[in-house]
Amino acid sequence: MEKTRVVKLEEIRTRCQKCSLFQLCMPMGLEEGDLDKLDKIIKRRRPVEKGEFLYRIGEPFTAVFAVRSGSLKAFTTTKDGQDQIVSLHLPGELMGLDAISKQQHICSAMALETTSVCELPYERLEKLMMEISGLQRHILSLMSEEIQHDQCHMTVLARLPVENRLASFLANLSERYKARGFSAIEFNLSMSRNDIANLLGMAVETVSRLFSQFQDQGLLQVERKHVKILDVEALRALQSKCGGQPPLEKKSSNTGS
Amino acid sequence: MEKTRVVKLEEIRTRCQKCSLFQLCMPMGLEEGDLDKLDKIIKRRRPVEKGEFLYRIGEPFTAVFAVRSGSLKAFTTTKDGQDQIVSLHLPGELMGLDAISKQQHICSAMALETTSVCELPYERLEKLMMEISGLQRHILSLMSEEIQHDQCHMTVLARLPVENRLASFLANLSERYKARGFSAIEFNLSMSRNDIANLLGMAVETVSRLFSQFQDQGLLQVERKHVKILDVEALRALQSKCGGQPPLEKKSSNTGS
DNA sequence: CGACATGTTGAAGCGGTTCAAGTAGGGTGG
DNA sequence: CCACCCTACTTGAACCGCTTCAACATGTCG
Repeated sequence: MEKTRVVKLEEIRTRCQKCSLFQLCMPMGLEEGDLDKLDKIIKRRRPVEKGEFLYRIGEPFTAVFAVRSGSLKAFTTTKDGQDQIVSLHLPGELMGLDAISKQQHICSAMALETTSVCELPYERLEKLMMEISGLQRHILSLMSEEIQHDQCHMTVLARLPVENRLASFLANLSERYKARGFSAIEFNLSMSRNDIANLLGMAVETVSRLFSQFQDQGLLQVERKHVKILDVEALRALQSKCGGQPPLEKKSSNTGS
Repeated sequence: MEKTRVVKLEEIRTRCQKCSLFQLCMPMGLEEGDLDKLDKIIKRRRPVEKGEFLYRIGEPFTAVFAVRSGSLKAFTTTKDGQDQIVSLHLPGELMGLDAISKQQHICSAMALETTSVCELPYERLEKLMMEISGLQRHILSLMSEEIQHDQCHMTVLARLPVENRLASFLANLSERYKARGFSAIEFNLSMSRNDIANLLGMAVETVSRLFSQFQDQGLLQVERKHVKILDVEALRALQSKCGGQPPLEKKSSNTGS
C-alpha cells in the first residue's frame, strides 16, 4: 500500500511553481534554481483524515507543514487535560514553526476534514534558508505574521463581548477565503460549534444563540456549517480590527504606569 | 549633547560578551569572530523614560531592540482607540520582531520605568543571520518562543476565571525574575493595576480585589507595587500551565469536528 | 431503524463589570 | 516644608452578560 503510494508521490511531487497556492505559501521572488532546491526537499504525505493528528503536542519537531487542502485546528492541552484551540489553518498556510525553540511541538494539530499537506523537513529547510536569503526572509515573515495573528486574537479575547468575537471570527474567515480565491460571502465552517466556542473562549450554547441572533438580524444565513453572509458591512462593524491607525500624538498625559 | 553621548557610547558599546544578560539574549554557541560581528552592529540609545515610546504602532520597522534594564509594555491600539496590552518585556528580551512581515510596527512599545535598550538595525541583522547559522537559529527560536508565549496567554484569557489569570501572571513574573537572577518571591510590579487589568482582560477593580483576596488568604503580601509571595505552591496550583503533558492515546472518540 | 453526537432553545444562577464613594501617594507650587 | 491636586488604588453594592443546567431537535453512522 505504501509502495504504490510512494511512486505516485514521486510524480505528484508537485513542483511548487505549479501549485495554485504557491503565491500564498511562498510569495517572494525566488530564483528559478531556488525553487528547484525547495521542490527537492518537499515531501508529500497521504492525506490526513478528519480527526487524525498531523502531530501531537510534545512530539519531536522534525518538519513544518504547508496545508494544501482541507483545514486543521492547532490546540494546546492544559495540565488539567482541557484543550484550548489557538488557531485554524487553511490552505496555503504553514504549521509547526512554533516548535522551533523547544524542538518539540507545543500544539497538537488535528484535521477538521480530509486534509492534504506538504511536509518540509526542518533541518533541510534551515540549511536552505542559509543559502537563499529570500527564503529566510519569507519564513521570518510568516512567523511574524503568526505573532500578529495571535496578538489580534488575544485582543479579541480580552476586550470584546461574545457578539463581536464571533463577528471577528467570521469576518476573518471571509477575508481568508477571499484571499484563496473562494467566495468571501458564502463558505463552509470547517469547525464545529464546539470548536468555535473553544477558540473564542465562550460556551457552545452562546455560539448557537449568536448564530440565531445574527440570522434574525439579517446579518447572515446559517444552516449547520454552511454560512452565507448577507450584510458584510454590519459584520465588519461588529468586528474589531487590531492595529488600527497610529494613535494621534498625545502629550505626556499617558504615563504608562 | 549627542556628540558627547556618541563618544561615550563608543566605549560603552558593551561587547555582548560582557553583558550580564548575554546568556538570555544570545544563548547559543557563537564563535568568537561572530560575537565581534554582532557587537559591531549593536547601537546603544539614551534610556527611554517612563511613559516614553520606544516605537509606535505603524512606524516603519528599522530595528529590533534588546532590553538591558527596566521594562516595557507592548500594546496594540484598536480602531476604536482602545489599547490592548499584549506583552510585558523584561531585561534580556528582544522586542520588535513582530514587525518583520509588514515592515512596520504592529504594536507600540512604552517604557514602564526608565529603561535602557540595545538597538539592532534589522537590515544588518538580517545579513548577519545569513552568515552566522547560529544567529539565524537563535532569532527563529526567539520568535517561536514569542508565539508560544502568546498561545499561552490566549489560553489564559479564553479559559481561566480572573483569579487564575492573576495567579498565572504572578507565577510567570516570578519565574522570569528568577531566570534573571532576581528573587522569585519578592519583586516590584512595573505595571500599574490598570495595565495588569488590561493585559489580563478584566476590570481594574477586580485586580484590586484579587490582590486583597490573595493577601487575606495568606498567598502573598502586596503593598502598591511591591509583591512578596508567601505561598508559592498555592499560587502555582492556581496557575494554568499551557502545554501540559501529551494527551493519553485516545481512540477515535475525538473526531475534531 | 436505533443510538449517539451535534446543535438549538429556554430559564436560572453567578462571576465579574460597572457605578459610586472614599483613601492614599507623589508631585508641584506657594 | 506643607497645602494642594491629581492620579492610582481600594472597597462596597447593584446590575447584567454569559454560563450552566436542562430538555429537546436534528443529523449521522453503524
